[in-house]
Amino acid sequence: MGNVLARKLWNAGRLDPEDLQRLDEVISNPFPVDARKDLIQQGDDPEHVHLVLSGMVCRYKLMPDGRRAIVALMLPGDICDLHVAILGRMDHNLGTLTDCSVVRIPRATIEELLENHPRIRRALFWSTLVDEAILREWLVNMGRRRADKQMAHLFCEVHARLCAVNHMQDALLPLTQEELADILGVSTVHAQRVLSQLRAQGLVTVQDSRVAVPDVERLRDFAQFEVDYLHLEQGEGGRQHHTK
Amino acid sequence: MGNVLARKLWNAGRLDPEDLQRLDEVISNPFPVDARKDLIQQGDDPEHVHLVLSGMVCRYKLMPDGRRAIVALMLPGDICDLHVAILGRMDHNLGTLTDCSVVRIPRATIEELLENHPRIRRALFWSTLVDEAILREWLVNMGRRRADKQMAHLFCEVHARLCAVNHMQDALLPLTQEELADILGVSTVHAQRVLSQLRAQGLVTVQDSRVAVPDVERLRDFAQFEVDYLHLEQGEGGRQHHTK
DNA sequence: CGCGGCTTTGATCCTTGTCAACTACAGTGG
DNA sequence: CCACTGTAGTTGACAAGGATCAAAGCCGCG
Repeated sequence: MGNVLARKLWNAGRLDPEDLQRLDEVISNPFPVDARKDLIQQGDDPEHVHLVLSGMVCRYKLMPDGRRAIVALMLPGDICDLHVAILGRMDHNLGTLTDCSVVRIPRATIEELLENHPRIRRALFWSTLVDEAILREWLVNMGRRRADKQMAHLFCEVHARLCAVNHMQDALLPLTQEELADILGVSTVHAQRVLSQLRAQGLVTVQDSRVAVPDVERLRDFAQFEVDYLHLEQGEGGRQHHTK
Repeated sequence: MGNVLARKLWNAGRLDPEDLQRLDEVISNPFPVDARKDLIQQGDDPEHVHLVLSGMVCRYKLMPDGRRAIVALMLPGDICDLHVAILGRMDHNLGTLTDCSVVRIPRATIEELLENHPRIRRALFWSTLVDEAILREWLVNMGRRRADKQMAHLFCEVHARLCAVNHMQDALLPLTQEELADILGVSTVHAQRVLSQLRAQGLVTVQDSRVAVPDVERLRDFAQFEVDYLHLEQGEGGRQHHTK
């Protein structure tokens, strides 16, 4: 249970002590990255994969007209770009949203893990499939929910995912409204309006660009949030247990 | 090169003859399924995985209000639900759009392939990552493109994917307008308007509910379609080669 | 003090949703 | 052969969510 990666992969199924030890070895030399820096860019064919230890990283594409579409958020314990180990070429960019602590894992190490450590391999496969499930939910969220529900849903997801890796103390969303808009696919102005509406309803609170959720259950009701898709078998995904 | 699965996985990298033979063994007892039938439903924890040999299958979620959100299309050669082999529980439904020919592969067989056949394992991982890339593109498509470009983009993608498995003779999209709307996340009425607009511009033609593309390049220009994300290394993804 | 970035608010326009009527066509039973 | 039904496609009118443009407020920082 020593590191975030192990804690995250824990959801995928049992890992043996030797697996955990191997994971500890892999996570060495973390280094800090400032907010709003690119880790890698579209077209790169880099030699390593990134693991987030702390902070928040996003996957984004740039549109021909210059707009930015954020298509995924990576939280502590998330591996950003297993792709490159298999697919080779990046078809999108990776950038930090906040100050982060990141570990670079050489491609060869990933290959070796996949080759020789069945349980870790399975766990990595699992995490890829969960990423896919999240993407599906985002797609539904974006396609058929109005912006207010959509935003609330996003907050619920980030909350649950942070809880699952024991980082609930992290600011829920340390984002500018522009970043929020780039995630939701709406204009900044509209993101602003929707956010202040949620605030007015008491569903979220904001302090220096940080969103906090006073009552998760209420927000979940509003957003019609179902944790299922995160596949957090063991953890409770942030449900407020033992309340009262 | 005997079967669609092999042809599809070919893109992932070399497979040895023994791999191909193993894949041939796996693809046995194909059976037909009528259009608009469910293969599996949300919550199921089924004992096998589905491979499409012909026809078109979709992955969809049902919203609380009864609307349907189609989040993926599976074409010949696509494995529909590798998830269940790893994640166990389905968080969505799988249904046919057209008459299909489908193969059921037992979960245990998948496990065995992943365990003992490194190249096949890698290829399956690859196909999962490509699915994810497609999902990201859909997300961008849905979030920031207007319905006309979005629809054109969808047509381009299906065209390219069909070409990649040598099924260009298939009707591009044998869909009702309701199904089209469920994919794009718009109302049927709007889907109708947009489709007839594309038709009026000569970008697509329609004959008994089948969409055809007279000039792929022109449609791609209109949709700002970039094949990259499909990761079709070897094939040309349907680019009209040798034209004049 | 002034500048630049982010937030907030207002006014207007456009894309898309909703409601509703109408057409076309295939299947069914008389 | 013809009414009767159901389903899918088509079209119009209107409403609403969200985009865009513009301006003003806030705040940290040199």
